[in-house]
Amino acid sequence: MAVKDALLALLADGAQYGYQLKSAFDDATGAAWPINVGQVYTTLQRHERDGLVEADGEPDEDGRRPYKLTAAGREALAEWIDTPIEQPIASRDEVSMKVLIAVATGVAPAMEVVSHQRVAAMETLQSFTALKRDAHAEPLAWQLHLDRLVLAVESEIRWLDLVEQRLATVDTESTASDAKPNAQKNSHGQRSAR
Amino acid sequence: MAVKDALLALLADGAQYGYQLKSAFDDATGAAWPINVGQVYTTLQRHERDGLVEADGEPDEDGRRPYKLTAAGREALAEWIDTPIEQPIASRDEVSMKVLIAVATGVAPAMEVVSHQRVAAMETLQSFTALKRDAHAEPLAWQLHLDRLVLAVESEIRWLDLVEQRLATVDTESTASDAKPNAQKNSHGQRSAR
DNA sequence: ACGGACATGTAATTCGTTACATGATTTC
DNA sequence: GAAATCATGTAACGAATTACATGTCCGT
Repeated sequence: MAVKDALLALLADGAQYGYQLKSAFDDATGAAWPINVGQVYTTLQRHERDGLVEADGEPDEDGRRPYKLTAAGREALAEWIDTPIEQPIASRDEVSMKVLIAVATGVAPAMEVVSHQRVAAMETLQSFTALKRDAHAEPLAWQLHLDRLVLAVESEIRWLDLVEQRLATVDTESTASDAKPNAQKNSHGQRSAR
Repeated sequence: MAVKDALLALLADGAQYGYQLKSAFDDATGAAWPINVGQVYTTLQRHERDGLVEADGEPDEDGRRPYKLTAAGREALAEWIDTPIEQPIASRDEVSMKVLIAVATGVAPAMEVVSHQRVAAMETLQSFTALKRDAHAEPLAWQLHLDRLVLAVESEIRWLDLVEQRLATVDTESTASDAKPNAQKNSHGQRSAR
């Protein structure tokens, strides 16, 4: 739900046919997100199907098939540009999901899952930082992308720290009253079979 | 690529049939990620196809169809648990993509896109913070989920700030030497037709 | 008698992604 | 003449999502 719109923008910006759109995309994003050319063509077809884009008939003498935006396409592009992207409250994050599942079930000690993930995230952070250090000659887009990655991983680490704290407090609280922190909540299933 | 594994974990933890897995998932995650029951069944089918899960024959007298993990399923689960989730360097972020496309093309003033997005992110942050404030009675999973969302939005805002800075410096630098900061790079297409 | 929770599924769509197949032109 | 780049596409898959269809059981 994004490459789609990027292609509209690149079309509006002067690119015309599939292969060209692919390299325009690489240039614009500093090749941050490798994209398969095939995807460009399928996306273009879908856009054509949806009336956002049109190619007049057959490929030209050079074997190229130039597309252009339709009015609807320009409208869709304008809407993408104007409408900020919102973080949905139900936003799916794999790390959160894994941690929450670990906390809720008995399949593994939640604390271990968290600390494993934390170690991995720290390593990732270091590798990204190293890349940033040597990226002064790289295109701006690539540098910005690296900045985004660093900030994202940092926020993941912060969250993992926070989870560790919360888990620690929950544990110490419950050892004073309840003895089974990680056991099944018994809130699902086991409802009077028959 | 996550609900999939979560279901394996819930199966290992005692849940057995589709509907039960659905509510176990809701409980475990504090209903942070609403999931359609249909998805549980289709996922279960795929798992069965892949030999990770098996149901003996037909539904029981109560119309239920209890599944259990196979050896391969337990292995897949163990691998999911042990292997930390890595942030791929090519990780696709819609906000980054939109901003980078705006910077690279002439479809819209990049600064405006950034500040629009920033306003939206600030609003989202406020709404999430408000939810957190009133969430003391909510399940731990839900609170942790909110924490994750807040940290994620904060890191988005930090990145947008950074982009604004970078864009400002690039602009002032280029006004001293080059006059066209936002124009097409001419690195794609226009390669000697014929 | 009705609604809601319990329980199972199918069909269809979307977007992203990969692997494959084909051929012309350019460059070394 | 071989390899890289340019250029087009198809087939198929994965995962998430939505909408729909069906039926039981329980409580009020």
